[in-house]
Amino acid sequence: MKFSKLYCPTLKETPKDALVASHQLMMRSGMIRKLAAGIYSYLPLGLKIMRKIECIVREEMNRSGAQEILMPSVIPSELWKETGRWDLYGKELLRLKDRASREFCYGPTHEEVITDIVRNNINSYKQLPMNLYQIQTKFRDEIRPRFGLMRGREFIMKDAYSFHTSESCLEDTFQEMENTYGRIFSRAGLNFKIVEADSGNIGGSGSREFMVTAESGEDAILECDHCQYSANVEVAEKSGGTSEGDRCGRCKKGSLSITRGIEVGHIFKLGDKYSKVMTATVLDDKGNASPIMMGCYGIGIGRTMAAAIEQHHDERGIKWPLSLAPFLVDIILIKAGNPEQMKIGEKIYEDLTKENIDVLLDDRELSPGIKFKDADLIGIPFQLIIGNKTIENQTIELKSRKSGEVQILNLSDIISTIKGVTQ
RNA sequence: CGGGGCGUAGCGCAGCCCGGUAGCGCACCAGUUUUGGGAACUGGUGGUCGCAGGUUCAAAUCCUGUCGCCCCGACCA
Repeated sequence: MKFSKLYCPTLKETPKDALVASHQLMMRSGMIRKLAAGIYSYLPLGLKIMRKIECIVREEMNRSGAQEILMPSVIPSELWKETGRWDLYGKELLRLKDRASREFCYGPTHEEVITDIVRNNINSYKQLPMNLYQIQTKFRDEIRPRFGLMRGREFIMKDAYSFHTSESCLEDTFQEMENTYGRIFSRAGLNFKIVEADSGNIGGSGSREFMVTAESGEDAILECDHCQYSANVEVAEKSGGTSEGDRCGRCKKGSLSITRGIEVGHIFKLGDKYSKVMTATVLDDKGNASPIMMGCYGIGIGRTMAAAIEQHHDERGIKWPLSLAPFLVDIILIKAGNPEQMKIGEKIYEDLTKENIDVLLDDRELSPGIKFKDADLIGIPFQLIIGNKTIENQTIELKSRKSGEVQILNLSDIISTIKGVTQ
């Protein structure tokens, strides 16, 4: 990609309504734009990173044996009335009417729809277990959307639902999902903690949240310095007033500390909560009908992107991990109008592209400062700088965004060096 | 929903108290000179001052209403 062709409206100044780093930097780097409170458009750069996260999620979900599907986002009210959630869910549920005044909602979550699919198309215990997931736009009419993609009303989520004939089978998949989530967030370059959590109004048990540690996180995590206990403060409070410095209620020995975190994933067991009321049953090997056991596993894709920025940025901009970076290398031409520089830049650009390395060529005829600032802001892991010294000495400068380290390389060594550092 | 704040050019803001030709910086367009960390000069484009009503000879400015956005709280896979 050539920068001159990339639609990437960067901002020199921080929009006044953006308070946290991820929101500010997504706006400034031209990744997203706001349409309404909690509702954003994704511009090319933002979408590209979103797709990278989705790709990691897909690979790991598929590897775990789950299968991808896509359900409708608009759901008839009947299904929600069947489980009682049409009345229980409250104002957070965006309700709509079609031309014939039939009631629908824009799905904030899909237990009803998936359970309906499964009850109509699964009869025997032999067809289970099964794990189905989708990556889809959700809408929750949050009381207070805030911090950009961190808590939006419209957002992209991966939601998975598993189906089993026994508790122990559900437990196996639950464990598998915990491992899968660990792989996903590790690949995305995130530091995270797994904590005990509340399953909220979705219902269920065995609830665990994946928390990316960040000062700006909306959740507080309690951790014991002695045993393995760690939990969202919300649950800890329900199980008997706990706060920082208190004795751990689990092991009775350690003391508790508080960290802040961003909830990027949540897994929990639904049991037969939905299958029972919606009569989703299968016949067991003795011919008896029993409700299907279910598990439910969510990942906020956009929130993961925001969390990655919260963990990887400095005063100049984003420092993407290699796995999420929109481009791995930015070739900066100090003077794009100079044909010699352009020629060298284009050659390296072509060579890197042949090696399947995603590279950006900043061919804009702007002063160098702007290009350096944009490269730092957008967070491309490596900058290759072509200037007069390149012409004079046949050397090129390679700068790491993360460490700031600068290497002077011979032109002939560029490709192999880049291949090495971007592995 | 309670409390607080803000809507003036694409972005950041001043002007409002005390009514009288709508401004500044950046961005954008043209030209010239520039090019290793957001260049310089010259010339230019762009705003029914969120919207509606009221007061007034006259409203960005005063009054009423309304919509939107942000923050704190309650809330929340």
